[in-house]
Amino acid sequence: MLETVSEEPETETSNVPDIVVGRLPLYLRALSEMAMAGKLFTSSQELAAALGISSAQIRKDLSHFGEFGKQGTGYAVLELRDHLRQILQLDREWPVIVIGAGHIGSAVANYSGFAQRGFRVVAVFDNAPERIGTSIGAHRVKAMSELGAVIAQWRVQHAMLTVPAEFAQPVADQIIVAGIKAILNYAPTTLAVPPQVHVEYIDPVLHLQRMTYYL
Amino acid sequence: MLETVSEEPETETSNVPDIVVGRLPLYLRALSEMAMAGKLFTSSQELAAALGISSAQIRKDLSHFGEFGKQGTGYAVLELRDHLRQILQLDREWPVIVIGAGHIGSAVANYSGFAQRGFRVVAVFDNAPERIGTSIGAHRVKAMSELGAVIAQWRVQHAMLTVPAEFAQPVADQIIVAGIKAILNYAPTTLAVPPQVHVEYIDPVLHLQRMTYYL
DNA sequence: TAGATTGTTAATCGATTAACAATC
DNA sequence: TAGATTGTTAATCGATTAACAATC
Repeated sequence: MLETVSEEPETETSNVPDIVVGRLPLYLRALSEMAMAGKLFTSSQELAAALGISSAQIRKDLSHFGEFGKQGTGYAVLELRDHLRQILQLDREWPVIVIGAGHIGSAVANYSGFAQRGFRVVAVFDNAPERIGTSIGAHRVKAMSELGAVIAQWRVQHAMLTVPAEFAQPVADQIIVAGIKAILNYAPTTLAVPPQVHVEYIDPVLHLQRMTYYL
Repeated sequence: MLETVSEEPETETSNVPDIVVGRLPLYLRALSEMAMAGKLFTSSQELAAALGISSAQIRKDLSHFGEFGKQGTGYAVLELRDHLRQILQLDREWPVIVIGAGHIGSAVANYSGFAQRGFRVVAVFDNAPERIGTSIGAHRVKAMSELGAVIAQWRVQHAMLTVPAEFAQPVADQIIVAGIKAILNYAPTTLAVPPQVHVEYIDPVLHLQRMTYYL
């Protein structure tokens, strides 16, 4: 069977460095703030000052995705914000599930900041019988046995993991099998996952410990 | 007045890169886990596999602080753990305050993971009259006017900031004046602080947004 | 036009990795 | 001894920055 040779095989990974992608949400956050404040234009210098990084880095980062500015004028705030939303695929709402209905899970499920910035918590799960069926804000805690149905219903790809450290790996394995592709892990442990699954970590203690070195 | 010329003037900043210091708590976490599991020895290779980084990097990082291993044998788990605790100044307990008694502040104040790893929440503050005096776990929410007294009493240097984004900067200014030297900021905004103050950030939405790019 | 700021190039800077002698 | 693993060197890799022509 004959096939056209494409210049960018669809299996090739993007050539934008992860570290650059990692800064885009920071730019988006600053631009959203400016937009809310009614600001019409900004510059790489102004963004840099607000974020504590260099203006050259901002211009270089953006140049991976196109030309969004005008010489002498800078960037139109709303326009650049919307470009970043598109690049990050944040021009739509994404469903997220929370696994673990303890202290952290409850706080996370109730945090209004997710909805405001493109993510909607559609369900909270736990495997403790005494928690299943109880209310957490607007959510009723579901049993892990309902995981597959919920993921299928909402086409969920994101999960936040707020279970005790010793359960993080087995639970991660379980939700990956069920179709989750992006895990935000609040448990203080490193996860082993297949290459097509993305993991990010939140461990506040690590941050405190880092700063303590300098005191 | 004659003074001995010291080879390391006390004003000189350490020559260990921040990025290396940032990984030490990760190593400490892995070693503490191994210690709890009763493991006596480990190697840079084993640590690397557990953390998903290279063994060369672990050996290089540790070499900034001394020689902790033995050829052919690796590292004694308890010994290396204790060395890292010393290096990070985690061989003692540090008092921490929480500013903001909302959802996140409450979850943070109740999170047992801090005490287990060297940090004790000694007080929770808020400036809303209806919150002052209410209970959050074992804590009674204090007014911001008591900030100075509490910081002096416990010699607090660490604060976790869990106030709404628009108040983060003014509250940060306030606690810095009161003597805080390390801020863990949960508000989704960048803080401007004097150079002797350290800031680390936690914004779960940024992590979700980063992963969304790759979906 | 004069001033400001972009996008990009090339240089610099710093971090990671491979490799291996030393040695337990 | 043979096998394993360290600490360190040098090479590689990648990220950041300075500088500036282009141009709004």
